[in-house]
Amino acid sequence: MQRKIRNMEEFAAISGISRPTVSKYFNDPESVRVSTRKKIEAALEEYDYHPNVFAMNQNRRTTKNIGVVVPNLADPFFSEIGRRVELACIKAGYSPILLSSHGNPDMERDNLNSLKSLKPAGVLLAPFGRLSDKDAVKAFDADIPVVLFDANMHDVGRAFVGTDHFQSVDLMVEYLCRSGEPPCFFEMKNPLNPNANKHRQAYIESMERHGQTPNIYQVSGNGWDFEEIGKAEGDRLLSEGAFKTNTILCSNDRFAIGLLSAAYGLGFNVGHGPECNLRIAGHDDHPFSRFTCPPLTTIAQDYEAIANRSVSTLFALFEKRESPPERQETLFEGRLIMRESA
Amino acid sequence: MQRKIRNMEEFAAISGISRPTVSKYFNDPESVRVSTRKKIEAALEEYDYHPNVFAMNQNRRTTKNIGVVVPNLADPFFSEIGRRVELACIKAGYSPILLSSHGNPDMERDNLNSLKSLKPAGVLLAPFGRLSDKDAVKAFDADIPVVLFDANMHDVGRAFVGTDHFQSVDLMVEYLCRSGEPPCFFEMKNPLNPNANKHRQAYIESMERHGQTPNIYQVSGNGWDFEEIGKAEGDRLLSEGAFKTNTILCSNDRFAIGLLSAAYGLGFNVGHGPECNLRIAGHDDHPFSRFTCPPLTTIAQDYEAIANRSVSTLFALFEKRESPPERQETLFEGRLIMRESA
DNA sequence: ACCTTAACTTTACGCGCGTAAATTTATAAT
DNA sequence: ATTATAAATTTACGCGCGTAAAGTTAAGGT
Repeated sequence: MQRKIRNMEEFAAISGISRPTVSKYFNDPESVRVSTRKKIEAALEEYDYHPNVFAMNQNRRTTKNIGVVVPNLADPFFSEIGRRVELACIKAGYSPILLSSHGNPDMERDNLNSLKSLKPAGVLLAPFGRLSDKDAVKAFDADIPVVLFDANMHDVGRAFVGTDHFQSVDLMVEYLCRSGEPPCFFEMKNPLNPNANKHRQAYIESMERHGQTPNIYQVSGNGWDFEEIGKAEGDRLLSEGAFKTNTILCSNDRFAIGLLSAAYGLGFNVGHGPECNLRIAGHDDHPFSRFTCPPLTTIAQDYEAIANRSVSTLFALFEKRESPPERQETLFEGRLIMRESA
Repeated sequence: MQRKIRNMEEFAAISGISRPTVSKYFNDPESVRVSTRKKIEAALEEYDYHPNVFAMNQNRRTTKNIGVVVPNLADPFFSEIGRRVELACIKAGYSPILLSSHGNPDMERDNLNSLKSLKPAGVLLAPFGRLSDKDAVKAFDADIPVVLFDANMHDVGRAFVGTDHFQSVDLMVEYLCRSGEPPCFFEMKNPLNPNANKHRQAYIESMERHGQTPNIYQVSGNGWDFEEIGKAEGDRLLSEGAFKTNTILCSNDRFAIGLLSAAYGLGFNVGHGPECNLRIAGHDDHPFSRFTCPPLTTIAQDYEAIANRSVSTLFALFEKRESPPERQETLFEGRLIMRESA
C-alpha cells in the first residue's frame, strides 16, 4: 500500500491502462484481455483502490445488488434459508442485501420500495403469501425480476422455488398411518406463516387418499409466537382430552415444539415406543427439532437446494440473453426425518 | 401520481422551490422554513419522487446508513438483538444494514470492508471478541464511529453496551447455591461465542465468593453447533457419571438445550422438585428456553435496553457536536428467570 | 419605519463514474 | 505478410446530486 488512490482516473494512470478499460474490468473482469487483466490485478495488489459504489451505480440501469426479502428473520427457518441464499449470491459475485419484514406484511412493501432505489439486478422474495400485497409485488416485478421462494403466489414473479408440500405432508401422513394410527392435524386458525394453508389442504387430501377422515383442530392466537400459542392451546386441548387421536401432526415444527412442551408438562409420554401414549410430528426440520424432548419427527425441506436453485434461476434471468420462457415452478421433495416423537 | 419525475431539478420546478433548498430538505426536513416544507410535502404527496440514493451519497462525506454487524444471524440470540437494533435505527430515520458474519471471524473483516464503501454514519458491531481482528476494527473506527455491543473488546470502539455478566452469573450461582447445591460449570473448551470466557471467569469468582470450589467441565467441539456438542458431550459425561454435582450451570442456553436433550434421553428427571435428580441452568434466555422440557432456568439479558442504548449512544456521537468524552461502557443487569429446570 | 438574521434563490462547479463513437493497436488466422 | 477481428484507447458527454458563494427575500423585533 503505497499511497491512497483517489479515483479510477488515478488508478488507471498507475496501472497503465485507460480509465474506460479499467471501468470495463470492474464491471466484468472477463471482458478484458488477459494481459490487461493481469496488469490491473497487479496494480490492485499494490495499491488500495475500490471503485466508489455510489458513483458506479448512479449511471447503471442495474447493479450487482441482489435483494433478498424474508418474512421474519427471527424465525430460524428463514434465518437459515436466508443465510444460504446470501452465501450463494456472494459466491456468484453479487452483493446480497438481506431484509426481514419482521413478521409484518406492510413492511414487505416497504422493503421492496427501499430495494427499488438500490436498483438491484433481481430480487429473491419469500413472500407472506396471501398476506402479501400481490399488486405491489407484481408491479415491482415489472421493473426488476423477482423470483419467489418458499411460498408461492399464483402468477406472481418470474419463477417459484420451494418444497412440494403435498408430497411432503403425504409422506408424513403415510408414515404415521402405516406405523400407528392416522393423525389429527393441529394448527392455528389464522396462521401467519405462508405455507400453513397448503399443509392443511395437503393433510386433508392425503388422509382421504388413505381412506381416513381428516380431523383438524384449529386454535386461535395472533402473531408469530407459534411456540407460545402451541403450548398454551396444546395444554388446554390436551388436558381437556380434546384430541380424538393420540397422534398429532402439527402445522409446523415451532408449533410442535410448543405442543411438546405442553405434553411434557402434563406428564404425557411422547414417542412411538410401546410405553408411549402420544405421538407428535411437525414439519420443516427446525434447527432445534433434533433437541426437543423427545427429538421431533418431522419433514426436512431441502434448504440448500431451494436456496441454490432460487439464486441460479434468478441469475439465469438476467445473465443470459435468452427470452425468459414461461413462469416455471420448481418443487423439491421433502424428506421424512424419523426421530423419537412419532 | 401524475407523471414520473426524473430528477430533483424537475421536482423542484414543480414544487416551486429551488433545487438546493429541496436538497436541503431531503437531508434534513427540519432545516427549511415551515412554509417551504409544506410546499415540498404537498408536492411529494402528488408526485412520486425519490431522490437517487446513489447520486445523493456520492458527494456526501457520510450517509444516513448505519451498519449493523453480528457474528451469526443463525443464532436466535443475534437475530433477536439484531432485529431490535434494526427497528431502533429505522425509528430514528436511518437506514440500517444488517450483516451477519456467518460464524466466521474473517467475514467480520469483510463485512466491515464492504460497509466502508457504503460510507455509513456509524456502525454497531457485536464482535466475536478475542477472535475479532482487533486492529481492523480499530482502524475502521478511526474513519467511522463504532459502538460495540454484546461483547466488549478492550479499548476498541467509541463505547460498549452489554450485559454485566459478572452480576448475572453471580445471580444464578447465588440462586443455585441458596436453593440447593453449588453448581458445576459446563462449557466448550474453545468456545466461539464471545462472552463464554466471561461466563467462566464470573462463575469462578462467584463460587469463591460463596466459599465454594469451582468445578468446570470443558468439552471439545468446533463450530457453532452448540446444541449438538452439548448433547453429544453431555450424553457422554452424564452416562459416565462424570459430573461431581447434580447441578449444572451451562455456559449458555444453546449448550443447555443440548444437555437437556441428553438428560432426557438418558431418563434423568431434570428440575428442582423433590423427585428430581438433576438441575440444569443456562444463560441468555434463548427464545426457545421457555419451551424446553422442562423449561429452562436462565438469565435474561435486556435485549431491548441493549439495542436502544447502543443506537442512542452511536447517534449521540454524530448528531451532537459535542466532543466525544472518553470511551464509556454501559452494562445492564441480567434478570434471573426461574423456570423448572433448576 | 428600520434593522438583524435566518432562510431562500441563483449561479456555478465538481464528484466519480458509465458509456457511446471514433480511432488505434494487438491478436490470430489465412 | 496480409487481413479480419477483437480489444484497447482517446475523446467527449452526461448522470443526479452536493455544496459553496453571492445576492435576495422574508420574518420578527424595536
